Amino acid sequence: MATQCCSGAVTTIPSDSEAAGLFKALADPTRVTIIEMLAGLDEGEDLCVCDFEEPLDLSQATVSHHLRKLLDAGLIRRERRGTWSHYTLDRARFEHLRHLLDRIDA
Amino acid sequence: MATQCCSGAVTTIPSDSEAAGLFKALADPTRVTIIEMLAGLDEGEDLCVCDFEEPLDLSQATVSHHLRKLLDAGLIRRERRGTWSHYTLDRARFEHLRHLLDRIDA
DNA sequence: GTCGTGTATCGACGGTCGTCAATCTACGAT
DNA sequence: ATCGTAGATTGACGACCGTCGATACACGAC
Repeated sequence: MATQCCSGAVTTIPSDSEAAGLFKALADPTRVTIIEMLAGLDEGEDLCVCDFEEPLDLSQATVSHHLRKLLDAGLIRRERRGTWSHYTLDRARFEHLRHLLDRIDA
Repeated sequence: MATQCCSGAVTTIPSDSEAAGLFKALADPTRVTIIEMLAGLDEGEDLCVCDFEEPLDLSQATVSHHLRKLLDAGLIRRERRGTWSHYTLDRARFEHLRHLLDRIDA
């Protein structure tokens, strides 16, 4: 059979793990919902952990776990105020994500 | 202590699994690289499975596995021609993803 | 200091993922 | 029909993920 297919000119390509890391942080329905809840807030507003528990129908431990994933990805920010942790969206990070998407798909 | 934090007015919120599904398909460095390789092609060009094996340094089975994930998410398209499967990017799907991102982050 | 409360972390559980060798399938060539 | 090859699928493995209860931490009230 003809050996027409593979060009063979391409060498090993470094895998893009920055974009994949951001996508991974969003690759869960619960976390997308968390982001949507934060995005729906007005300027200056925020939500603490207990605000998520009932709407998401998840335990406090699980909510905290998801918030940490989003925090590690830089998609949300935390401000500790007294006993409470207040979370807000990092819109600049989403802008960055949009630019990554534009770069991936030319 | 004050019970100032949780508003308590919010009820259960349906989780957005469509966006999460798309993000999940992109939540792997190998698959991001595959997308980038396909995005770098000129109009009318395509790549078959064997084109990915060497650059990604992965077995044929693994490459096929990743391509299937992207195919199921609708991010790439497959055209069978003889023995070969030729893959191309589905740019409309990426446009849809961009709109989803715009909706999530308001 | 002690007590109570909001949050973070730990340990465990079942489920899914990425990977490969091996196998199966589909097609062209002979 | 038989053979060779490109690609898809299967089965297995270790690693990671989402979830929870239990525990640890940090801070305010007292």
